[in-house]
Amino acid sequence: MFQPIAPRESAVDACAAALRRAILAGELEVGDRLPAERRLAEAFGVNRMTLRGALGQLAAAGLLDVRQGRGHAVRDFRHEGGPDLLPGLSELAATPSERAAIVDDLLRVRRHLARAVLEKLAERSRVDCAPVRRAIDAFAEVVDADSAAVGEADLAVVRAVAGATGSAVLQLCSNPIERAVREMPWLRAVIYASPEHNLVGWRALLAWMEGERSMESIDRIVGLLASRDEAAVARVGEMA
Amino acid sequence: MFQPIAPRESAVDACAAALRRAILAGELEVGDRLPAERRLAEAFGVNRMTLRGALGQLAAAGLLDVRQGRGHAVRDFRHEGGPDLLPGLSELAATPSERAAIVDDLLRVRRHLARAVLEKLAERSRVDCAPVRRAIDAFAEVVDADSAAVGEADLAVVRAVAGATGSAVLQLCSNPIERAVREMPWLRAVIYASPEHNLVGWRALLAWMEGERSMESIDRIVGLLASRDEAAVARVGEMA
DNA sequence: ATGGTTCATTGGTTCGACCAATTTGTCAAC
DNA sequence: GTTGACAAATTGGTCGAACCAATGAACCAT
Repeated sequence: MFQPIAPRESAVDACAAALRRAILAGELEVGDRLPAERRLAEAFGVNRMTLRGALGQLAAAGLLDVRQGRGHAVRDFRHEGGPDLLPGLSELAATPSERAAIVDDLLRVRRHLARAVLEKLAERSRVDCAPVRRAIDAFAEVVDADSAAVGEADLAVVRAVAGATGSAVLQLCSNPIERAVREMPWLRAVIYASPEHNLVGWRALLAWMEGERSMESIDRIVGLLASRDEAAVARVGEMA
Repeated sequence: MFQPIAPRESAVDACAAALRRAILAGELEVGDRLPAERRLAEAFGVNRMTLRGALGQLAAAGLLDVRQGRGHAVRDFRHEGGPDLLPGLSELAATPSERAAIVDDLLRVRRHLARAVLEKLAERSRVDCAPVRRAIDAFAEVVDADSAAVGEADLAVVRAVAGATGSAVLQLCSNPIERAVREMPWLRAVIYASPEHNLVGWRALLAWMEGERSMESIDRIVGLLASRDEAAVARVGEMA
């Protein structure tokens, strides 16, 4: 019924968001130098230390090239940025077709990553399916609840499947993708439009995991995911 | 002959690296609360503002859950972290077999991401191959130079291919993977052990891009990548 | 043209202070 | 015993000012 309230955004995060948006929107050309910290802090109406927190975040994300005595230079986020930029980028997408293109590509990556996970599972002789089964059962419990609960349960399933590979690499690579998917509210709405449909997909995957996990049958599972994603992309196109 | 010297690591980055290492090494349990900022700053021998810069980076990366009045809690990096953690994680891998496993999985993800890129290229009716051709020609020029130049030219080719898709999503998703690969010195050495072998792979890809780009032929190109990666993994295993 | 010097600019770090959210302890009221 | 109100301690968030250190441009002597 009640959900934890989100803590107010700090001044540091607000400054970081403003700068990030300006970079993603192309208002700052690649190679451009930001105003000096003292001036920029004054422009934002915050202390220089507060602004430095924001600049530090962008620099750590690879969006800024900062060197003492020279200033902060804008780097090419298409070369240095990660998928965590996609939510912000999608908010700048004006037309539904642009959004649909983003969704199409993001789900495509997600699907191919899933293929990597399945391939890894197929190579392993023994796989612990119990956590996955538990997560899917929990998903079935909340299939009629609000979309927030559905999304949470779905994420738990994804994590369980990734964890079943026993590979930290596959988990770490899928985390930013999953987070990007879930930080786009309209995409989440589309993906969980009919949770019971997601459930049958999960059950098919579980059956595959508990079976012989042959390489040849991977295509069939991925095909299921592809049709699911295709429907989601179509729904985004209809949102207009 | 001469290469630009790397700027000295700042105190903020040093603190961030120390904290990150402690988290990755499991010295801090998930849910544990870090010492208060004032105490931690004293322990590191830096000012509280400096330490806050480091904590802000880790929090922005999702490794810490920070709330006013409560402190900094360690989150599960397997659930929240990204592929940018892999270099640090690989340095903690003691045995060669552990490293080989990381390489195997990382190159697997990279390969499947490449498949996504090829699939996207195959769907596009017209693809601008000129930048890719230029990048590959530049790669051929430095094939006998030092490994740093080879790596740089190789990255340029990867970026050109990703850029040819016209999809920001595919670029952003591949960036962290490529960066992770290149931030592991021993992995870089293995990948560019015989640059002329990489070159023939690139030329095959270019020929495919300039051809009809059929979906069926994607398997052949990915197969080339798979054999290339398999050799790299074998080399890592031999490093002992 | 070359190399050295000076100097303004800019980021990096430090210190001290205060504000704000959270937790904990205390105690009165029921 | 439970509840609620309240105060105190703890902790992160912000601020202001000062100084250190790297950079680059201007200038000058050779």
